[in-house]
Amino acid sequence: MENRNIVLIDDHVIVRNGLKELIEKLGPYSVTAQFDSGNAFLDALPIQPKPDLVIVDLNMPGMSGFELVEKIKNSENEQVILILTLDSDEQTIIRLFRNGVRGFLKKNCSAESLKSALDSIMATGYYHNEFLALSLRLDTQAAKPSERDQILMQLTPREREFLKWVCHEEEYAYKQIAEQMQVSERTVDGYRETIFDKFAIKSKTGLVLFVLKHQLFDEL
Amino acid sequence: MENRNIVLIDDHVIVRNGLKELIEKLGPYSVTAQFDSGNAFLDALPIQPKPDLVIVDLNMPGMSGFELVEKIKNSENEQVILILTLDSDEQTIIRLFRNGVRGFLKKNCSAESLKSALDSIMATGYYHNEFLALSLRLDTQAAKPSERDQILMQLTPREREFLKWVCHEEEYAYKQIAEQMQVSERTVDGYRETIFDKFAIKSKTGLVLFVLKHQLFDEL
DNA sequence: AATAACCCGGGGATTTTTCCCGTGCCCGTT
DNA sequence: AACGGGCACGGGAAAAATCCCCGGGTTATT
Repeated sequence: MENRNIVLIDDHVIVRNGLKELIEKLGPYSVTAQFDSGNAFLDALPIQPKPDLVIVDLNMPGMSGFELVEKIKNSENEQVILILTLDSDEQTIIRLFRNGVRGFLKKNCSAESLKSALDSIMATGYYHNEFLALSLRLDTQAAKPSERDQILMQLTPREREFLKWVCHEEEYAYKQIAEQMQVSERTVDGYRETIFDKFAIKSKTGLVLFVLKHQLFDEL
Repeated sequence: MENRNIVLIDDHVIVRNGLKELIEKLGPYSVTAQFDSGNAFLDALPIQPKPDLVIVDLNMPGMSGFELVEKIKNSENEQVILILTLDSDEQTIIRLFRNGVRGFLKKNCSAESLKSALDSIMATGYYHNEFLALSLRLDTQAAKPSERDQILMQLTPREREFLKWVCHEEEYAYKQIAEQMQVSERTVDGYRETIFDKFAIKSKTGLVLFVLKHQLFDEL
C-alpha cells in the first residue's frame, strides 16, 4: 500500500513534531504538512494536494478546532478529519461528529490507540471508540434518566407547574403566570426564588435553558 | 485469544446457517446459539451464558429487531449487539444506536465487511461505518432543513451571534452581551428589536424558546 | 444620486425581573 | 408541642428588559 498523506494542525510545534515522529513510525504514513492554526490550513487548502487525513487539535487559540471543522464543512472541500482533544463535553463531540469528523482521540492516548485510529480511518473511513459512543448515548433523554429524575425529585408540584408556564409559548410574564396559577405575584416570586437557589440559576432565561437542556418539559 | 461466543437471531434458518459458517471461517468465533425470534432469545437470556456478541436481524415477524433491542436495553442484561439489516431509514438506525447497538451491517455486505465488523466490535466494542455516519448527519440536517434554513436566512450574522449569546449557559444580561460583542447596549437593543419583529417574539425568554424549538443553536 | 439593508449608538421612559424585608397557614414528623 | 417544608401573601427597591425617540456610518444595488 502506498504511503498515506497526513496533515497536522496544532498550535504547538512540539506536539506536531512529536506526533509526526510517532505517526511515521506506526505505519505507512507521511506527515506531509503542518499548520499552527486553522487559518493557515484554510489558506493552503486550494494549493496543496488533498491529504488522506487531517488531524486537528481542538483547543487552539484564535480559531478553535470546532470552528475550523465548521468552515471546512461549509467549504466545498471535504476533508477526512480526526480530532485531537484533551477532554471535551459530549455536546461538542456530537456536534463535531455531525459536522463530518471521522474520529476522536484523547491527546494522552497510547500509541496503540493512535495506530488503530489511523488504521481504522484509512480502512473504513471512521474511527469509533467508546468516547463517541458514550457521548451519543448521553445525548438522548433515554440515556440520562437518573439525572432528570434527580432534578424532578427536587421540584414540588407547584414548582413544576410554574416551570411549565415559564416555558410556555405565550411568553407569560410572572404577573400572568400568577393569574394562570391563581396565586399572587409574590407567591410566584417564591417559586422562582427556590428554584434559583436549588439549581444555581440566575434568570428567567436561565430557567428556560435549564428546562430544555435537561429535557424536563415533557415531565412537568 | 480465546474463541468468542456469538449468538444469532434471525427468523430464517438458512440465513442463520449461512452466517454461522461464514463467521466461524472468519476468525476465532463460535456461534454458540441461534434463535428464530426475539422472544426465544429473551426467554433463554437468564439461563445461557452471556455471549460476546449478539447479531440481530432487524426485520423479523412478530417482535422486530428494534423492539428486541429496546427490551434488552430495558432489562438489566446488557448485550453487545450488531444489527443486520437489508436497508433501513436513518431514524431507525439512530434510535437503535442510541439504544446501545454497537454496529450495523447490510445483509448483502461482503465477507470482509463482516470480518472487520466482528473484529472491530471485539477490539473496541464498536463497529463504525459510513452507514451510521451518514444517518447521524442526516438526523440533524434533514430534520427540518427547509424551515430552519428559512429562519436562518432572515438572520444577519450579528443577529446570529447575538442569539448565541442569549442562549449561552452563563445567562448573560444584554449589558454583558454588549461587552462580549464589543458594541454598545443600544446596538444590542437593536438586534433584539429586529428579531422580535421578524418572528413575533416578545421577550428574552421567547428568544431562547425560539432558538431551541427550531434547533437553531448549532447553526448560529 | 437614490434606495435599501445592515451596522452602530445616545437619551429617556415604562415595565418586568430580581431580590430584599416581613407575615401566616397547613401538615406530617419527631 | 415543637419543628420543618411547602404554600401563600405583602411592601419596597434595585437591576434588567423592553420600548420609544433620535442620529450616524458603510456597502451594494439600481
